[in-house]
Amino acid sequence: MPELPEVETVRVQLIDKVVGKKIKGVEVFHDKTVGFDEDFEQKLLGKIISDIGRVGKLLFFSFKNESDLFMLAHLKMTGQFFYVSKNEVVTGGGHSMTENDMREFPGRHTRCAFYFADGTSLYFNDMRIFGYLRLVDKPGLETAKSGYGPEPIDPDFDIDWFLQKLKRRNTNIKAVLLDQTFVSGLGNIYVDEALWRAKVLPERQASSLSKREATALAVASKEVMLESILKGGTTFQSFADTEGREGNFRDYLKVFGRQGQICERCGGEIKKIRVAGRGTHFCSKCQR
DNA sequence: ACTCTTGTTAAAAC
DNA sequence: GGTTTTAACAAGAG
Repeated sequence: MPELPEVETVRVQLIDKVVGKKIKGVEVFHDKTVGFDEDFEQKLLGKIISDIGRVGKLLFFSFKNESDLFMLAHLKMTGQFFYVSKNEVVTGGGHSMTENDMREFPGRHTRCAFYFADGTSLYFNDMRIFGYLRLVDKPGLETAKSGYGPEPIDPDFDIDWFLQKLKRRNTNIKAVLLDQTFVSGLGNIYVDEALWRAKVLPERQASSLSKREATALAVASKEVMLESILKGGTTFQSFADTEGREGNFRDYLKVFGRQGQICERCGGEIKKIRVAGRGTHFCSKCQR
């Protein structure tokens, strides 16, 4: 389940692997993935990838000498980009891949393939078909980007603004942190982790947080995501990087998936409940 | 057969 | 208009 750290991991790897490459062929295996754009392949033929940006969990590809064409890419829950270098025998290694996927690309869940002029290729796999690839013009890119709030990892993230906004939100803090139009990048895993670090219960009303708690939460959100990026993200059920490897931050999770275990900070029991419609993990003793 | 998993969004309620 | 809640989406794991 890719959140900001996982998407950033993919972005950095993709930049290293496909920027500067010319698209020689495109194959769409599932129309919904490309928004039923019948010209998807044709629009990309001959284009050279010049950069890959990110806002929140959304990636956007730019192309050389094309100021009005961009490809948005959202992994949603099970989207994965796999890069295959030429002549490489793909045996795969990610535990999330089915045996079919491990044997060859394209595999059962491959929704789109990009073939480059140098013989390498990039596959977009997405088991549940929630993810998408979309071609947009410059205004379309701006519209997409405008829907995202600031990222806690941004050096310019304004904690005072964060404090003031929280006071006006009339729902639980978990739902607020999951709202990408408010702050972007956090998903179910990192929200639970940030709340644990800040010692705040997920069901607390956002407006009830003290200045100290809200500040701790902003700092915790930033730190947990930055630390995860350094570990290549978290693999819980399905995340894999561009080579099919898992992320290594899973070992550093303090509450997510640890229901029934003991909190390493206070010895309390980690519980799992449902908040904001999501499985929610927290320490029943040291989070308040 | 049934429940659970989650990022985003549409729709409806307020 | 902004906020909030809920369901829907899809497919697999258990």
